[in-house]
Amino acid sequence: MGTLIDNKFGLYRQQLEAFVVFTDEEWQIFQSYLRFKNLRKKEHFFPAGKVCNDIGFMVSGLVRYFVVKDGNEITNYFGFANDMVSSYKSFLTRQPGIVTLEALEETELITLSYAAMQDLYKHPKLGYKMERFGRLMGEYLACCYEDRVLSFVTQSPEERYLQLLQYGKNIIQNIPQHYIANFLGITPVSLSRIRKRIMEPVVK
Amino acid sequence: MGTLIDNKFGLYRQQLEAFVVFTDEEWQIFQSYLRFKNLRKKEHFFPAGKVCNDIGFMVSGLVRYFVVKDGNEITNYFGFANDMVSSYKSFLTRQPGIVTLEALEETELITLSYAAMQDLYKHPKLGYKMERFGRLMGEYLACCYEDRVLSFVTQSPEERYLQLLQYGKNIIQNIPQHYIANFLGITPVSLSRIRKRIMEPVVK
DNA sequence: CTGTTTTCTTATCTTTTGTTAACGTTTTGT
DNA sequence: ACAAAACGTTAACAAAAGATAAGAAAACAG
Repeated sequence: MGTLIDNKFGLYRQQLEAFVVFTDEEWQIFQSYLRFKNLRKKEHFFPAGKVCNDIGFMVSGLVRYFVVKDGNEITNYFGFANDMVSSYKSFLTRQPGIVTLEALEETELITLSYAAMQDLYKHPKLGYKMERFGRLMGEYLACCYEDRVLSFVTQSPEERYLQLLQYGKNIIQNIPQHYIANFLGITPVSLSRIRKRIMEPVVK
Repeated sequence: MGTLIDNKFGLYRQQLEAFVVFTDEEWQIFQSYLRFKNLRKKEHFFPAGKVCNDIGFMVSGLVRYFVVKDGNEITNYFGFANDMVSSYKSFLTRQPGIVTLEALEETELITLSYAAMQDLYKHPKLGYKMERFGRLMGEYLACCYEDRVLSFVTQSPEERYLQLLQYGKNIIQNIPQHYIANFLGITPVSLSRIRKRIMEPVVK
């Protein structure tokens, strides 16, 4: 029984080792800080206005990030299986966040708290490796954002949509169009027009 | 004489300790990897198409980031004194970058090479702290980018410009408007119109 | 100092996007 | 199964932005 409990995160070890590979001993320590969390559809992983205390590693499901402006929800990002999800800036700065994370489907994730991270950074055996883990995570995110900023500066909404189709054709199948419109920085009506424009490419 | 040479980066120690504070011994090791670099106006710190091998810590001056699209330079970011500047994704991934960094004024920076970073990460005495240094740098950048992406998704060009005025009124004084227009994701002509709109706020 | 380049603005026209509302369809909750 | 809510498209109009060109002012180089 003890073995089973000790291994309850074992199935996801490889996923969590995306940035850093642990020895068995290190893994035992690391996984003792992990927790499971399940989100029902429409359930919020993390609400705006509070300090984000956990990062999540998505095992399955689909998450959207949104901010509220003038009473409207504006979707600015998505999380898929294997992604790290959190209101990262709030998590790091310990300031209330403005982003809400909401499950669009039944979602399963493994969570790691801020306090746990700090413990791990200071851990005599694991600290060095955890710092690296955190570094690679931050670097990875910065790279993703760098691309995303460039897409806004160098591409038209239509180009951004076409690129999204190329990259994530299957991925975005399950996501409502108006969320994707927000993600592209345009209105749902505008996206609908772009789609029409693309579908009938020629004809005089 | 030896003392002078050993201390040539001493004046900037505090700036470089923005993320992590070093002991004197650690600082001696760290600074041995640093180099000075001076850029004349219009000189490129790092050209697109090559792998970025250095990050720079700006002591003074002004740098713009740009990418070339359809033969036009599109400015997507700026670096100011005390900023870390680099084609970060290229630096990290060791792939050719698409961003060029160009000095807009006489610029002085302290550089740290990729090879040096890797050495430092592995350094028996400094590795732990350097990993933290790299982590905090990546995290900081990710936070900056998070804000920037949100500004594109939630704000109109006019709102973005107004916010830029609030934050960096003095900072952007020296930057040509058409670079700022690019930065905001619009054309120079459009920015000129926005400025006009803002200047004459009322009058029927 | 002088001629050239760069920068910013303005005007005109075209294209795109935002806004609002309507409509049919699909999904959802009960 | 049924009513309600959510979703995607379309239309009509207004607002904003892109493209291009022209001109004035400022910065720059020799």
